[in-house]
Amino acid sequence: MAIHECVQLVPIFQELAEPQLDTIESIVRHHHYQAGETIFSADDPLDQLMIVSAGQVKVYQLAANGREQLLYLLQSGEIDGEAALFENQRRTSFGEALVPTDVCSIRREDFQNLMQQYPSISINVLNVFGKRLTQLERQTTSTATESVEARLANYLTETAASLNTNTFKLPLKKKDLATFLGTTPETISRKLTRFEQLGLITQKAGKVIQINDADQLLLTE
Amino acid sequence: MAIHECVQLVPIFQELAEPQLDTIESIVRHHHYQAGETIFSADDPLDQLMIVSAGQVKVYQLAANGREQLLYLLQSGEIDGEAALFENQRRTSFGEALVPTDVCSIRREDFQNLMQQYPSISINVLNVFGKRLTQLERQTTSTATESVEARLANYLTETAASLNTNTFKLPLKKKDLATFLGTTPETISRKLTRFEQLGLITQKAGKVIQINDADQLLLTE
DNA sequence: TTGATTTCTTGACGGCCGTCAATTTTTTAA
DNA sequence: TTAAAAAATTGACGGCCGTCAAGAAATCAA
Repeated sequence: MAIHECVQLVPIFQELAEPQLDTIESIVRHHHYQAGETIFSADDPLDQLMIVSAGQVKVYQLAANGREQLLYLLQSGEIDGEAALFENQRRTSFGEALVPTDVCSIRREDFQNLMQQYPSISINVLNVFGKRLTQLERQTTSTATESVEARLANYLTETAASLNTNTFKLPLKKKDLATFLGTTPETISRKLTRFEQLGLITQKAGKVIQINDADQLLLTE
Repeated sequence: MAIHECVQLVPIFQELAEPQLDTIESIVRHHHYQAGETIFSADDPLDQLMIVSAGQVKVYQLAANGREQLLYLLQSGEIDGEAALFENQRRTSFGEALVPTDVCSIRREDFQNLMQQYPSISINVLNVFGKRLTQLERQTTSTATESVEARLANYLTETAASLNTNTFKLPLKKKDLATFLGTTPETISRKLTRFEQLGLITQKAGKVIQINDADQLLLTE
């Protein structure tokens, strides 16, 4: 079994050498979760940085009215717990394993020491946060100003682009996709059917979508 | 005139001593903008960190359909240009002075050097980003899942809480408030009238709002 | 495989809120 | 102060999309 199983694949530790990775490994705690299991909940004290070393984690929030919002779908190598950097901060989001998942955690104090010792780590974390901020800004703008149809069209073309193929399997159930896009499963069904009737996409078995005309899809309003 | 006029009040430079502030001052460029003037636009190369030293800056984004979204209302001491930390990143947001405003800018390369030299700076920037992420996460959840009425009620009570008073002047025109909350000026007018009819608030001259029952206001759905 | 459970789809209905337009109020500038 | 411009209010209307419900399809467990 690899010693640095989780630590060595994480982008934020990229520049570090072997002995430093050993140090980190010694203060990291490993956890395993089954699909569907809760990794952290809103009332947990927020005192750890989480690193997803294998699997996928849904991170979502509850609104005042009880509806939930999927914020991130963390992949292997991604981190969560940005607010873990401050004192007296409480978590407002929930984490749930989407598939069997391995997570490493580092206590806030330890991570703060690490950043003091190896400044490259904080620069790397800054990059992660910057990208996440940019993404969230776009998402906020999108949900606040665009129709569900436009948001779904965007999601489909972006997913296709990131996978570099026109035919792909939706990585989420419709219910999760709905809470991500700020809509309902019913509406997603209807919109996909409509896209298909317009010839813009083709729906195949097992959540597989084929995009026929990405340009036209994006013109949907 | 104070030498460190802009640098010394910025939280991210807090721990630094006089000689270090001198260094920073020497690489900072100062700008002044009139109310309504554009500070940066979407196609500007994103190669500077902006520091608002006096005044207020509206930061907003354009959606694909042309509608705009107000993301931040930067106050004195706040920064913008998080993505300035990466290479090859293009700006997607616009900045506009809301009142006469002073801004300092630091070139990306200089700022990266500063962070290398003084690690406390990157820790401070991390704190700023963390808070902004938390705020954006809540905003995304709110616009995606709650009604306009609930969002407006939230905005009013939060503004009152942050100002520590029940009577305050709206810091934005209704049009800007609308693009912040993801709605229209007309709807805001109607909702405020409705709140007043319910006895929850009182509207006074000059955009002044008095909150009569914050608890009941938050129960609005 | 087979039944049980979850997920998805489709229809009907209604409310929230965006749009357009006209009037009133406030702000701005000379 | 006064006229012009900008902002805000109010009404009418309609469409998007959320909700509820029922049936179909897919997934899962044994």
